[in-house]
Order: sequence, then C-alpha cells, then structure tokens
Amino acid sequence: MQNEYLARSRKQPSRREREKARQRQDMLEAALSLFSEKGYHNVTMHEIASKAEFAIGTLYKFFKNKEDLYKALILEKTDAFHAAIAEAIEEYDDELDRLRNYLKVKGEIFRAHVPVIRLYFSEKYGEGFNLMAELNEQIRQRHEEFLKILAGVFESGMRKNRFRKIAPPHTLAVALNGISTVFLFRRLEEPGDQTLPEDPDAILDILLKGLAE
Amino acid sequence: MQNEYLARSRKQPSRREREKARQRQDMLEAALSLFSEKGYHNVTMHEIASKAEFAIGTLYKFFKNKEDLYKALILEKTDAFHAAIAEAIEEYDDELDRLRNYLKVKGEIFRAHVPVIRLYFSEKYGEGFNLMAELNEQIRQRHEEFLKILAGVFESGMRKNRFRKIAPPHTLAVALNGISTVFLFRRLEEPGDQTLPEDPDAILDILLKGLAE
Amino acid sequence: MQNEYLARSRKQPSRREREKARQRQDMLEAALSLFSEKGYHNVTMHEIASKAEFAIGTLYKFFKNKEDLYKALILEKTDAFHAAIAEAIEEYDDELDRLRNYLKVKGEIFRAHVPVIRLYFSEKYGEGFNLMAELNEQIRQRHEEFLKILAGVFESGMRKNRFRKIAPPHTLAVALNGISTVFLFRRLEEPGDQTLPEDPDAILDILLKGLAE
Amino acid sequence: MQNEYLARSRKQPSRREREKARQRQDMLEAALSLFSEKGYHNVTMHEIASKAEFAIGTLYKFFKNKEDLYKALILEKTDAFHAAIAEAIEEYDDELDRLRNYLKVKGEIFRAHVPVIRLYFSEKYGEGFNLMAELNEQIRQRHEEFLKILAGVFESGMRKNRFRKIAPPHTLAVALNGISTVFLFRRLEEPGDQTLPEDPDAILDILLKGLAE
DNA sequence: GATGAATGAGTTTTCATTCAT
DNA sequence: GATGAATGAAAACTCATTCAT
Repeated sequence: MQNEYLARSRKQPSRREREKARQRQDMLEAALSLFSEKGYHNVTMHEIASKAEFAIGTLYKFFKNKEDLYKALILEKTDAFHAAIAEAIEEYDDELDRLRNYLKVKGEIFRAHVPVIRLYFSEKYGEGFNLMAELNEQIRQRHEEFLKILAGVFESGMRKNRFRKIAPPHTLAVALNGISTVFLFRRLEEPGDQTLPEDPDAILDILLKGLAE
Repeated sequence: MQNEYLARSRKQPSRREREKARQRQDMLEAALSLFSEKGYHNVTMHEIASKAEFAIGTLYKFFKNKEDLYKALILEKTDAFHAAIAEAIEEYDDELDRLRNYLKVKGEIFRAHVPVIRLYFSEKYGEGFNLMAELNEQIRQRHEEFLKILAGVFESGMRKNRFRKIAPPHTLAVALNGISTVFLFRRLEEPGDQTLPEDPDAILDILLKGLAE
Repeated sequence: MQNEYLARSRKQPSRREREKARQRQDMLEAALSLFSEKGYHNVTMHEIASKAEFAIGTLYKFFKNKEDLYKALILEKTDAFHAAIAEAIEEYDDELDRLRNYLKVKGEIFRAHVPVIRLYFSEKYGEGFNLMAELNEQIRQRHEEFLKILAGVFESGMRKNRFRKIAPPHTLAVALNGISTVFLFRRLEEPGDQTLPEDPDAILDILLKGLAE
Repeated sequence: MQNEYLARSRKQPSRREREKARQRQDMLEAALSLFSEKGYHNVTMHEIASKAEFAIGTLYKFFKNKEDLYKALILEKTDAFHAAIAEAIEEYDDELDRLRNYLKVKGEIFRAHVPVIRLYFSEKYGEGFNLMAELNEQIRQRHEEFLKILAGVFESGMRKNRFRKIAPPHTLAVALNGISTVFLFRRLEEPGDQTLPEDPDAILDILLKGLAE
C-alpha cells in the first residue's frame, strides 16, 4: 500500500499533480503568446492571468514573480528546443545526414514555433541580456552543450576524412548554426525574399562546396 | 575676406548651433550607454538627463518623448554603422579585398563600439521588434541597402569567374553577413573561446574553401 | 422562502456590491468637496484618494482617469439636482403652488448642498465649458428638459387664464429660473445683504405683480 | 521746466511709455483670447508670449507671474465693462429710458465682446472663485457699485411713483441684472432658441407688467 | 532691456505584488 | 486553496519661472 503510494507519488503523478502541471502549462502558454507578441515589458501579469483564465493570485501561487515566470518559460522552451535539435542530429549515423537532418528539423521548428523562436532570440539579444544574469548563463550553457554536439559531427567527419579541415570543428559548428539561424530568421522577416535557399541542402552547400574557383 | 567670412557663416554652424549639437550628442551618448547596459524599459528619462548632466526639462526640449529619443539614437547610430561598413567595401576594387576589408572594418567597429552594437541587435531582435513599426521598417531598409552592396561584390566576383556560383549573390551576402556577425557576437559573449578564428581571412575561408573533400 | 431569497438576490445588491457602491460614493464625496473648494485643476488625484482614505490605485480602479471621475461626479449630482427640483414641481397641481414649491425646494437644495451647487455652476460657466464637450452637452440637455417642465407650468397657467401672457412660457421659465438662481447665489456670496427677499414668494412676486404703476 | 516735465510725465506719456502701454495691451489681448477659449489652466505662458509675439522673458517683465497677468486682465476688462454699462444708464434722465438703455448697451457689449464676457463669468463662477481671493473681492466691489447705480434708478422711479414698490430697489436691481444676464447668456449658448425675447423692452416687460391676472 | 535656454517641482497614471476573505 | 481588491512605488511628461548673454 505504502509502496504503491510512494511509487505513484514519485513516478505516476497524482490526479492533483497532473491537474497542477496542466494549469502551469496553460499559464506558460498564455505568457508565451503574449510575451512573444508584445515583449516582456509590455505584458502585465493581469493580462497573462486573464488570458490563461486564472485569478492573478493563482498565477502568483505558481510563479513567485514576473521574472520567475519569464525565466521558467524561457528555460523550458529553450530546453525543448535544444533537445529536439540535438535529437535530430543523433537520429542518423552518417555525418552529412546528421547535418542535413539538423537543418531540416531546425527549420521545421522555426516555422512551427515562431513565438518561441521570437522569444528565444529576443532574450538572447534583447534588452534583458544583461539583467537576469543567471538566466542568460543557463541559456548560454545549454547553447554551448548543443554546439559541442554539432562540433562533434564535424570532428567525426574530419576524422573519417569526409570533411576538409578548413577550420576547427567548433568553429564550423558556430558557423553552420549561425548561417542557418540567419536564413531562417530572414524567412520570418522577409517572406518575400525569393533568392533565399529553399531547402536545407542549399544552406549546407554554401559551407560544403566553397566559393573559391 | 568678407567672402570667406560669409562662406564660413553659411556653412559652419553658428556657435549656438554647435553648442546645441554638442548637447544633443551628450544626451544621445548618455542614453546610448544606459540603454545598451540596461535596455530601453529599464532606463528612466531622469537617469538619462542626470547622466548627461541636464535637467529633465532640457532633455524634453531636445526629444519630444522617450520613444523619440530612442528612435533618433538607433537611427543615427545605425546610419553611421552601415555607412562605415559600406565605405569599407568600396575602398577596394578587387572582390576578395572588398570582402576582407568589410570583415576587418566590421570587426573593428564591433570591438570599438560595443554599446551601439548591443543596442542595434537588441532593437533588431529584442522586444521592440513588433512595436515601433516605423523604426523597424527604417532599419530594415538600411540593412537591405547594405545587403545589396555586399551582394554586388559577390555578383561581380562571379561575372569575373573569381567566385563559383554555389548560390545566388544575395544569398551569399546574407550568409557572409550572418556568419561574421555570429563570430563577432561570440567574441563579445564568449571571450574565452579559443577556437574562434582570429582574423577575417579565417572567416572568409569557411565560405571560400568549402568543406567537402 | 426560496422565492423570497431569489428575489432578494436579484434586486437587492449583494454585500460586495453595496460595499463597492459605498466606496464609490466616498470617493465622489471626497472629490466633490475638493473640486468645489479648489477647482478641478487645483486638486490632485492623490489628494482625492487620500481624502477618501484609499490608495491612489484604488481610485483608478473606480474611475479610469481624472476626467472620468469629474464627469461621473458632475453628471450624477446634476441628475439628482434636476430630479429633486422637477419632483418638487410635480408635487402640486395648482400652478402657483408648483412655482412656489419649485422655489422653496431649489432654495433648500442650494443651502444644503453648497458644494454641488458651486461645482455645477463652475462647470456650466467655468473654464471647462469649451473643453469636455460631451459633458457640457449632457448637462445642457438635462437643463433643457427641466426648463420644459417649468415652461409647462406657465403654459398651463396661461391656458387657465391664471397667468397673463406677457411672454412665451419658455421665456418665463428661463426668467424665473434665472432670477431665482441669481438670488440664491447672492445669498451664498453676500450673506450680509439684508435687502434680499426672505422667502420664495417675494421672488415670485417680482415676476407676478409687475413693476409698472 | 520741471513743471513741464512733470506735466508731461503725468499727462502726456512719452513715446517709450506709449510703446510700453501698447505692448502691454497686445499681451493682454493675446491672453484674453486664449484664456477665453481654453480656460486659465489650459493656456501656457509660452502660448501667450508667442501669440503676442514677444519673448517669454518680456512677458515676465510686464507681469510678475501668470496669476498677476490674469488678474490685470480680468480687472481691466471688468472695469471697462462696468464703466460702459454705468455710462449707458447715466446717458438718460427718464428712469425707463435708463433701464432700456442699460439693457440695450449690455446686450451690445455681450454680442461684441464674447471673449471678455466668457472670461468674466468664468472667473465669477468658475474654479478660481475661491482662490485668488483679492481678485474676487475687487470684482465683487465693482459689481456692488454698479448694482447701487442700477438700484438708484429703481429708487428714483419709485420716489416719482413711476414704479410700484413690489420689492426694495436693490432687490429689483439684482433681479433685472440677473434676468438680463441669463437671457444674454442663453443667446450665446442656445442661438437656436426662437422664443427668447428679441429686444430689451421684451425683457423689461417681464419685470414691468407682472404675470398675475 | 530683451531674449529664450535651462530648470525641476509637481502631476497623472500604471502595474507588480500582497493578503484578507 | 483560490480569489481579486487594494496597495503605493515609480515613471513619463509639463510648464511656470529664472537668469546669463
């Protein structure tokens, strides 16, 4: 009996716990859509509570203040974002396939989750970058971890002589990540730009083929 | 003699005008350093006035409100930034030299004007991107104009068969601009990263040489 | 039993609602006494809140801004004022009784509600007359409606040949209303003036008897 | 010599003095039109200076502060207003002619000098009535003096048995002044009201003839 | 003597957060 | 445990007034 209970309380969340988690998600979703649309400072806690259909007091039961809510949101979304992309890389064995799938999945996520993406970059480059130091440190760490995974792909490709050693693997990881982000962002902001590459391979080609005659 | 004087009095602003311009610059500099450090919403007009050593009322004599001050700041700095980089490209004739100089000057500006850079990207990706619509449109236009100049370099390089046609010139402009920004930003934020390329040529190599064996 | 309860719950406001209404009244009373004493522009929202013993934020929960509070105050008081006077007229059947009671009640209200009266005329003739256009229009309408009622008394008195037709009924309404207001105001402002008529009948006599020998 | 000088300085103002007086008038006229249109609190000293085409500092050379300017304006206009009306009364000998001319001239002034009238009543009933105590006292005194003149007309009319003694002369003065003001104001604010008496005699008739059959 | 740039006290309003019910 | 009324600190902005040139 007690085992059962313990087990339940540890692994299978109780109905109450599941309910709580659901409410928390509702709040975070409301906050996400509002923050993404109007920016952190232009969203009030009342708006979030009201959009999530909770009382303001209830919102404060879940998050001790606005910053806390924002941090939780950013961190959870960032984690999911990085996890999905890291997974995409590990799905294949061949290095080129790994890069291709990374670009493909990253592109899909960008298109499907614009609000999260907006918020993520708004946090990374926006006005909060200097304040909320811990948050930035945590995001930075996750980003570095991801870059290591991506660098690993280049490294193993080089070891197998599939890639030329035009730059350190880590540098190439930064470069590919940067290029792809820039292209994806551009598609968001300049949907009319017809010269942008259609598919991930085209992006990859820029890195792979080299420009020099 | 009189001609000289008249000429001077027409072109060179009067003492009063010069004084005004100086004050305006002081205010913008104070605002720049504060906005760059703490972000638009975390800076008060009193702080700016006090940092610039003016009374609050004087600040409002120069800028009709906070947004107006911010827009003036962003626009003037953005213009100077783009102008300096465009000029760097046009300084040379050879396409490779042009790209190299672009990267060199951009890097210098990044290192010498960190606050402006912070502010620029904070505006481009931060929470203001959706509000202050006109401002964003104006920045976008300047950016597009600059991209055209950069694309022109790739295009002429291709015409002369100095560059391979691995992608449309405009796409390459986006790519090179993106990669270089990413590297420069990374130097700001991860000064300890030893693997980052030291010089512009290394960045260029990534694009030029191609990764594929 | 249940019917009774339901009925009560529908018609009689809940405790919360009554509490709200009470607070609102407290705020309006505080505002009335301050506006009446010092005028709209010389009263701050903080003063009102503090006199009503609420926090400034609470005041703004009830009235969306200072103008809104002022309008609500003027309109509600004006309505009560006009309603009380109109009622006084309709209390009697005889035309002379109606006029007498109108003057009597108007006088009582003037003496008992000096602040409202001050505010009412301050609004009607003071500096707000040109700004706050809707408010003035609404007050004007209520005044016109009241004048029609008063004119009706003169008209019916003329039909019954109780009054001579020395002027159109509406003109007489304006005249009587004007004279009585002037006298009442004078009692407020020149309490020492011994020649002013003591009772309503004396005022009425001026209109009724005629000056010409 | 000295006599001459004294005489000149007292009676014939020097060119400088005349110039000064002219400037002062320009400032007061600018202030009048602005105050009358927007009310005391909604007009800035800069507006007045700029409308009068003077520097703000010059305005302050003539009036030590905003209140001072306002008081001077009100007082000078009030004096002129009362003087003109008092003069109108004294122009005739016959009591009825005196009243008729009073009403005629008062009406002309109302129509020709709407801004002054607005300002006068805005001061008398508006929000300033309680503050600016001296100003109100001075206006009150002038008004009382005028009422005495008007009361004198009724008194002499009664002595000659031309008027019935339906009320003390002073009371009748208040009444006639009140009625006429009310009618004139109504013409300003309700220009469409067709029932209002066209000429002074009609107004007078209301007082003279009596309503009682 | 005229000017108008500079000043800063004072006002309205918002919104994160608390806590009694 | 949820609620939402109440709080008040803090921010943008205005404008009467001064005084150096």
